[in-house]
Amino acid sequence: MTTLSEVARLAGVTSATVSNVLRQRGKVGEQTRQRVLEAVAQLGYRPHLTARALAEGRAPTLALVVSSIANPFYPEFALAAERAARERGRFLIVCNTNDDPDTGRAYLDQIAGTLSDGVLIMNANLPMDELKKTEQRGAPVVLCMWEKPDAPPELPCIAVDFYAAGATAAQHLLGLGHRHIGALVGSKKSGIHAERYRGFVEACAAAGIKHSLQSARYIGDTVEAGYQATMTLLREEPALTAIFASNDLPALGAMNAIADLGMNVPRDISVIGITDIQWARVSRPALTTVAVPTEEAARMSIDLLLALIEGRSPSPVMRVTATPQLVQRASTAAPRKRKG
Amino acid sequence: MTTLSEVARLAGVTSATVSNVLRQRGKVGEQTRQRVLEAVAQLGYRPHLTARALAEGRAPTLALVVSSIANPFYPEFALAAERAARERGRFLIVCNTNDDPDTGRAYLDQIAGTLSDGVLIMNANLPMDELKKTEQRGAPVVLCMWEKPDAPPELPCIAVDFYAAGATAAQHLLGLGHRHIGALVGSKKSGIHAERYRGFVEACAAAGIKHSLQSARYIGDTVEAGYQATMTLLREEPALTAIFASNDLPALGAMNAIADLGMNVPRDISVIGITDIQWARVSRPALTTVAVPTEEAARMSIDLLLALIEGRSPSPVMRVTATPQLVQRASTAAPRKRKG
DNA sequence: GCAAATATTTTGGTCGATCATACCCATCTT
DNA sequence: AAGATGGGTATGATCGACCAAAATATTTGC
Repeated sequence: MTTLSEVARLAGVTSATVSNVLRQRGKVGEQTRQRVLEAVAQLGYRPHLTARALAEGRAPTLALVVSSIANPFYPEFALAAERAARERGRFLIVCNTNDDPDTGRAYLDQIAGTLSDGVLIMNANLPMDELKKTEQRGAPVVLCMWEKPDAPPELPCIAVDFYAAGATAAQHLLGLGHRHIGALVGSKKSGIHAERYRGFVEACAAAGIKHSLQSARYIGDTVEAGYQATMTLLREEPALTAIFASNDLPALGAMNAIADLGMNVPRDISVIGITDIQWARVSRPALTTVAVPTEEAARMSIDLLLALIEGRSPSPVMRVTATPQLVQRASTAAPRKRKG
Repeated sequence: MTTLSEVARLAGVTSATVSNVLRQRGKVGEQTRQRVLEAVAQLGYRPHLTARALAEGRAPTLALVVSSIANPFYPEFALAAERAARERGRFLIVCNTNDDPDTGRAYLDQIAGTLSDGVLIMNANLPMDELKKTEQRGAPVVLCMWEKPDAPPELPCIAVDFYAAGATAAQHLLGLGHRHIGALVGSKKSGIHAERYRGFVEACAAAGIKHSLQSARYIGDTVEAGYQATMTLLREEPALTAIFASNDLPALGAMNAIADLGMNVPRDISVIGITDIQWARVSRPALTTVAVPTEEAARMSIDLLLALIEGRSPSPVMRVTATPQLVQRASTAAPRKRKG
């Protein structure tokens, strides 16, 4: 490791001057500057980011806490966040909690404010007061992809209008002529999917269709859960012509279940999801879904976090991403005319 | 931010004593210890990881450089690496290069040895001498998932016996009775898929089947490429009864192509991949594949990296993971008896 | 009781950088 | 020619923690 003062010695100046040259701070004579630059090149000097962080009182890193890798959406988001951070000159430390609050807490305790300047929380299953405590210790916290709440948020957050997403999905199905629609609603984290379902239900109601709770299933965010729920749902409600899932993974499971029941998507049953994960494009039939603006959300989160760190933003704020848009693929179609 | 000396002041001792208590170093009287612990609890003190890193001369972080997110395998690996690092008390900085060598170089220059103690390279498309330079600057480098080479490696690496993987895939198809097998071979990064294909070809040869180059296609690592290649391959070689892909993504594309050609997998054509990404389980039919031990590779990589950092391992070493195993799902079956 | 032995705590330097301030020495004023 | 001006460099404190060595307390032995 070559250090500042080694460079300084070679260039015949003090480390302060080298620092000035490198940081473009203060005034440095042109020839001194050249000499320093040469010395830097010759020794292959690289600033020690840890030392710099300590001296500047701020870290070049941001932390992202994600809860799970079961849903491929999280890795997609994580890498989008990495890209956004990088573009802002920051490094991203990924903290995967595996949905365990203790792991999350441990991460927060350890790095927030000591190794990373701020924390981005992505559905990490952490209690709000824990997060507030972190913020109070001086490390800004941003919640991402929070349901757009009615009340002002308690912490800074990037929200997605999932109500609109649910409504859009419903409108699409309704527009195709569906009247009997089953719903697969994610239940794992209390509030996360409620808005999507509410948007769906109210859009149905607006169209004069009363959505029956009979045909809703509260399930986990997995392909398997979607599969199982669809199996029983279609047995109990044979009149259904479409299935709305509040997430793509269960939607994919629904498609598999329908196929295994000897039916065809979308001829017999239409399926629509929400999120637009990569798989949605590849599945057969390709899944119609309402796309969440992942890249944008990641970018906005990072920007908000930086704004908070630099004191350019008040703390509890909410920024809302662009509204989720329908991505029409092959899993939805008009309902088949039933004979009799 | 509460610091060591604030705790010390409250406890009526010096910071060194507090440090001793916390690090269990040196002897500290029992009552002093209690007083210090109380002060720590009262102030909610957390050690400043950046300061500690500087003082100790080592960072609590490791960097993972991945090339791309196009293939969902990378995120899967990244999160496995995160978990392994965490278990060893390290944080993971994810560096996504988007396959751009310059981005990779910039990452290496900036963090290797200054913010992270070592670097894990995952197919980052970086020239070997660049990596060696990084190592010489004092930051150990580990290459992961390298093809198991014949020659001793130039840098420490974790290798997977992809030759065996290719052979296993071939043997599976041969055992089912296939004699005309097409091959989709990843070509993007020179060596990466060659071994898999070699294993496949030689296993065919060992069974007395000469694999024709006619029925091989060198393609990119995407679903789309697999789709396109399969379309033309089946047109030009209608006698094929199975397709071997050196990667799961093209295998998935192949299945889609076969379906679009009005044929059935596995009845008309069997498909097998290599890797066992999450999608393989979910696709319809579920993809038969040869599973690479991702978790193990991640864990071994992290362990090797730590061993190098702590000087417990010589530099150019190679460790080989468990041999990839066949995961039989629904995309392979005996070839249909052809009439005539 | 007192020196020696042992236990506990403090001192002070260090890691590699940043930054405010002090200082030096030309050049420009008047 | 003395003083003002200001560009160019150096000094030294600082960030928060670690650690070896020195200093001080407390025991122990006789």
